[in-house]
Amino acid sequence: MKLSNYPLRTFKDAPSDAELISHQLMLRSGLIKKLASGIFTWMPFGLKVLRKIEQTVRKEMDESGALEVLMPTIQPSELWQETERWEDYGNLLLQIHDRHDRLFCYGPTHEEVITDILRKSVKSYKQLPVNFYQIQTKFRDEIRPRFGVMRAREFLMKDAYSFHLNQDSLEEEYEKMGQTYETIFKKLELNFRKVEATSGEIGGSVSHEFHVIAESGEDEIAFCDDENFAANVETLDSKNAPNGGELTYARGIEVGHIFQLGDKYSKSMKLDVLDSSGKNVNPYMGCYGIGISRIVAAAIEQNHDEKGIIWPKAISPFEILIIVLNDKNDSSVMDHALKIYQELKTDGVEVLIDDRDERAGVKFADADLMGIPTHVIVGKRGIEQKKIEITSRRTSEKRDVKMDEVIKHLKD
RNA sequence: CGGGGCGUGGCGCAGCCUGGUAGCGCACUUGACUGGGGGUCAAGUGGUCGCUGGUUCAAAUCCAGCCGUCCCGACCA
Repeated sequence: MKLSNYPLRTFKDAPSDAELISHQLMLRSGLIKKLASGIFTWMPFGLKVLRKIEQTVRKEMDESGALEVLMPTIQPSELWQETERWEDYGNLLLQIHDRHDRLFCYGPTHEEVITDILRKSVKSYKQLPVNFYQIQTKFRDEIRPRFGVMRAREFLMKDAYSFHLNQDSLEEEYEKMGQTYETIFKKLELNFRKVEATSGEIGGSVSHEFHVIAESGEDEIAFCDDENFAANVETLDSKNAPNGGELTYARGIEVGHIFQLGDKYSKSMKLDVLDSSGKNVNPYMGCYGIGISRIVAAAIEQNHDEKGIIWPKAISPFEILIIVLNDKNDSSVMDHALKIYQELKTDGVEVLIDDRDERAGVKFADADLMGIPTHVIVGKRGIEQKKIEITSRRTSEKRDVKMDEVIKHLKD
């Protein structure tokens, strides 16, 4: 992509209503635009990041054997009456009336819908276990939205729901999902911890959260790496780890949560299947969430400096940024830059070229703000010496390489 | 929902107390010079001062109500 074709620009000043550094940087670099409190548009570069996270999650979920579906965002209130969650959720539900005055809500989660699907289509134990997931926009009318996409009302979430004949099968899938989450957050290059947690409104008994470690996190977690123990402090009633080990405390951003729900939903919604002895049983259920859009903010909280964002390679909107400098009076500079750009594109590299008519300072400042991992600097000065500079956004490490060896170096 | 801010060109702010021509920085447009870390000079574009009502000869400014938005607390990926 050519920056000269991109009409948006960056900002030196963040809007005064942005408090968190990730929120400020997302607005300054034009990743998102606020429409209303807790409701954001994902602009082109922000959307690229979102899609990368989504793809990573999708790939690992598919790998785990889960099946992707897409459920409706709008849900009839009657389903929620069955589980008595219409009252429990209360004002968190964004309520909608259709033209016939039938009451709906914009889905904040989908236990009821998926359970309804199962009771209409699954009758035999032979159809279990099964795990359905979706990546979808949710709406929760939060009491207080804050910190940009970190706690938005409208947000993108991966939610998965598994159904099992018995507790053993549920526990097996729960473990598998835990492993899948570990893989996902490692691939996203996040510093995270899996912790014991409470279950909240969703219900059920066992649950674990996945927290990205960050000063700005809304939760406090405690862990003891020696004992391989970690928990949300909400769940702790002791100052020590189970075997007496010393706890380390940190703040965390909850980006994933897995639950064993048991038969709460299958019972209240009368989902039953025949087991091998011909007896009706209520399946056991698990649910597994990942806050896709929240991860964008969490990743920035963990990867930035005073100049801007420093994207992990796995989620950067582009792999390489070519910065063209001082090309006004020497068309060979742009020619060389475009040649590199084309070759990279042909090789399937996601490359952005700053071919705008801007001064060096502006381009460097924007490059640092946008945080693409690798910068390739093509300028008059280098071209005259048949050299091109490659720098790392994260380490600032610079190396001059011969002009005709650039592609080779970039592929290493 | 309780407590506290804030609403003035796209962004950051001043002006309000003490009513009388709407201002600054950034950004944007044009030109010249410049050209490897947000450059200089010159000339410009852009604002029903959140909304409604009230007071007044006159309201961004005073009063009332409403709306929006942010922060602190109770809830959540």
